[in-house]
Amino acid sequence: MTWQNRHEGRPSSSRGASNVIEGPGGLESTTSTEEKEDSATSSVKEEEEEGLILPNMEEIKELSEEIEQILPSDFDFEFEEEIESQPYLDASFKEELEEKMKSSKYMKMLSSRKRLPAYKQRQEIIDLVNSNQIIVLSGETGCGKTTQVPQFILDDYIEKGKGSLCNVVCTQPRRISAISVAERVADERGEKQLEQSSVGYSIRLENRLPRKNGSILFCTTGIILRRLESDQKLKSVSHIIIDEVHERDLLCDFLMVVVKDLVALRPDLRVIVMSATLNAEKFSQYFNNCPHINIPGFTFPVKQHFLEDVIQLTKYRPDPEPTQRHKSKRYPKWKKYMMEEEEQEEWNMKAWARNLPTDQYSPNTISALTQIDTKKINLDLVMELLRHIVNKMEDGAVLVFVPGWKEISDLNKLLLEDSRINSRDLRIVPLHSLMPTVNQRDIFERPPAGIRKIVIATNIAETSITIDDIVYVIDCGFVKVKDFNPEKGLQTLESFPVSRANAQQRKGRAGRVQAGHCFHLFTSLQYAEMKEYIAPEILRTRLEELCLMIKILKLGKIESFVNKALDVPSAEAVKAAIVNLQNLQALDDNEELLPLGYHLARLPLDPHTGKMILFSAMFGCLDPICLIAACLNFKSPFFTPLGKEAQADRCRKALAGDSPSDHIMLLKAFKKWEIASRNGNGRKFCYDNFMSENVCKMLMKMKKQFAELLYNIGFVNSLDPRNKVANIHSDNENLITAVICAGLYPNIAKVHRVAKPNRSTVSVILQNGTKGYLHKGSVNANETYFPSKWLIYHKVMKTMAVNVYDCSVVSPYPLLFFGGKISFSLTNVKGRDRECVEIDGWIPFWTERATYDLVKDLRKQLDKILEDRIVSPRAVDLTVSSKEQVIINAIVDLISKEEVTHHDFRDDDQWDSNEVDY
DNA sequence: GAGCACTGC
Repeated sequence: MTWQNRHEGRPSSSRGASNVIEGPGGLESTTSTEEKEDSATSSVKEEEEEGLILPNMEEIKELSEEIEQILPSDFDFEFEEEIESQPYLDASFKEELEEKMKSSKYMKMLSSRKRLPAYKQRQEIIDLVNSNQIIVLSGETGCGKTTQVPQFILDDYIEKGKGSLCNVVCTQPRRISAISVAERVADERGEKQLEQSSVGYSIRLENRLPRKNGSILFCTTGIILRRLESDQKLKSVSHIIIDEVHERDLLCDFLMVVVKDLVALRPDLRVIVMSATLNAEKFSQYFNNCPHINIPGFTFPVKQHFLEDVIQLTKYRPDPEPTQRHKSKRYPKWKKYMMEEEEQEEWNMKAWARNLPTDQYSPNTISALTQIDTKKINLDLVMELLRHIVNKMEDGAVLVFVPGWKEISDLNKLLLEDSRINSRDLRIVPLHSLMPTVNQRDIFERPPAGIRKIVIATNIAETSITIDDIVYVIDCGFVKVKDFNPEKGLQTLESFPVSRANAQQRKGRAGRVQAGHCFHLFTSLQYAEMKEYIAPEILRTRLEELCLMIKILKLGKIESFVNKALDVPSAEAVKAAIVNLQNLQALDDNEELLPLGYHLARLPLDPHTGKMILFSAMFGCLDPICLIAACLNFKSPFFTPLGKEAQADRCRKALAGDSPSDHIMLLKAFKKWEIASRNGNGRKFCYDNFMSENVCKMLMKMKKQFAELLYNIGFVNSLDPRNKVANIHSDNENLITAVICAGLYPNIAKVHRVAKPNRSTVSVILQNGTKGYLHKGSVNANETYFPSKWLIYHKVMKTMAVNVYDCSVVSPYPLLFFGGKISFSLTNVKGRDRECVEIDGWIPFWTERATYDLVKDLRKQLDKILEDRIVSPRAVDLTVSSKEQVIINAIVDLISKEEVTHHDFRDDDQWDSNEVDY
């Protein structure tokens, strides 16, 4: 894929205000690992495009086969095998290494490696590893710890003539880093060829494995945890390096508990825990005060400027009446602490400002500091600073860290409209995981002379995306943090002040290739007093999947395992997860795995979407449900270019047609993409419809993986997600929605108030009574008609308000057959008793007693059949009639033929009573 | 009352 054909047929408007946002969908470049796919999917075959909902097997078989070739077909790396000394290999590895020393290329590489700080402590590190089972090794980015330490260990073994005994596994938190580090190390070792290489990587759905003995494997943390299922002692591993532990992600914290216990069972296993310098002692203490070695950093010097310096530099004066257009709210968190504590803090700040040395800070600066509100993000000040950098400071790209979409959008507007900056001289790059720019190459390109690149980014630029030519970093001082409230069962996403770790990491982004500057928009006083770290993920997230992992790896009681973690989650959070799993029939009262739980624990999905795909196999709609599951768990293929939000929404609405469902909309869009791909227009289709082709391809691979896993469990007869028997109902929208309901229940929202044309969005009530809204990105967000007021959803999150992110309208039968407990009652409505079936006591349907009895009887039989099939999985041929199948077919029939009357819900009164008849 | 970031045989 070259630069030119990324622009096929589309003129690039690199003149004028060169904001990179262009065209309907923006452009997307492919990463190196994806490149081969582009040629694979561009086969051309004449085929009529139908407005069908779901994939026609014949039509896309070809594409499927092509994708299949790309997939890793097998895992021939046998973790189960214990390492055995192989003298022949020992000798050959040693010879190979000695041979390399004669190569000028290798020696040149070696001499640059020797300049890394890590290399200077090579012997010390080797000795420490050899004489201790666990060590902590800390060092900043650029010191070479990740690339060098695994090689030190392996080469030391090889030199000592025991190379075959050394298999180093180094875990990485991100897929990208596993690949890029492996490639870098292979390069350093002069092993470009992939066969029998001493270096490899393994990430989900993609691996290049190294040779079996004498190797270094870089893998994601999730991969090693999965491998533990079949090899509890990691028998084939001699050294495990857990990298980036300071990031404290969930899987990494989990792995540390496992490894801490494992060392007792594997006295020969060596563990190296690698972290940033800050707080490294905490890890050493955790591993019983194990030795700790620190490697000093190696990046270019970055001058740190705090708020007082920025004000002095820019002569910024806080506007007593900030302009309305970008006046941002004080973040909700601060509202809670608006009392004495905060007043005290502000007073401290004023006292501190008045005591600043007057030879460095002018009276105006000091006065500004006493007026400025440091509890909210200040884009006025960011603009003042940008003007200063753009107009007065030397060339070099600028990276601005802001918390989220809104600030990226606001700052982008301010920059384009500013009278004191010539926007023609700027290349503004908004960077957010949901914007198309994350896949564009432009972000890494150096702009032409005289053009200043300004990247406005979220935390994505803190670790995931590294832009080398950044010289100036502006750290706005806030970051979005996900949290979880176990009492309300609600996930939240709010802005918080950054931690010192964030600040340091952001600063480091300015010194990658040359000396730089970092401007923090908080005072040095705040810096000195700020929290070292944001709370680790394990304290801020739902724990269902963690619990299932504990059980499948047979790590004992959930609570006692969790109590061994570096930071222990609250008892409420653990309890909430266990109760949820018990309600799902995944765990029994003793917290042991039930048959369903056993299947769910083996699927790389959250328990609800896992249940969904199990049901899809039993109800003959495997392919579409696997796609929806992949999308809900991984990411949506849709992105939104900055400034084209409404256009992207309309586009998805058009793709949905008359289906009141985000999930069905996805199927329709995907189907169209597959047809376009076959005609060689996949890329254009994605571009026109605000989709990411890379994500589509990834979803396709995941879908295939799910089918393979279901095949392994025994639920389907074929490895192909599209096999006919498992897709007999795959064009049945009603049934697909019912299976979604079976998986995602009890995530039901009730439509409370429909949208007013062109004004509001739909408001909903959740089961616990919480009021929320449909997220603007949902195809139902602006709906004025609903055929049923019940919506099934996967994700709800509280930001400024409670938002439901995806949903499908669900009719009564799926709720009755796949929902919670059903009961019959007489309800008094306006003085009249009415017969009513209720699901879990909150979803009522008016009906006669006889209907209730019939449904109840069918439901009982269905539950028995499903339970039996979960206990003894087998591929079901829905075309073959059996007594069981008659029941299932009857229910499928009822669901398929159900038509719900369209109710006009514009009459608000209707919502307050339960007058909706079915 | 519109979207921090990751991840899994």
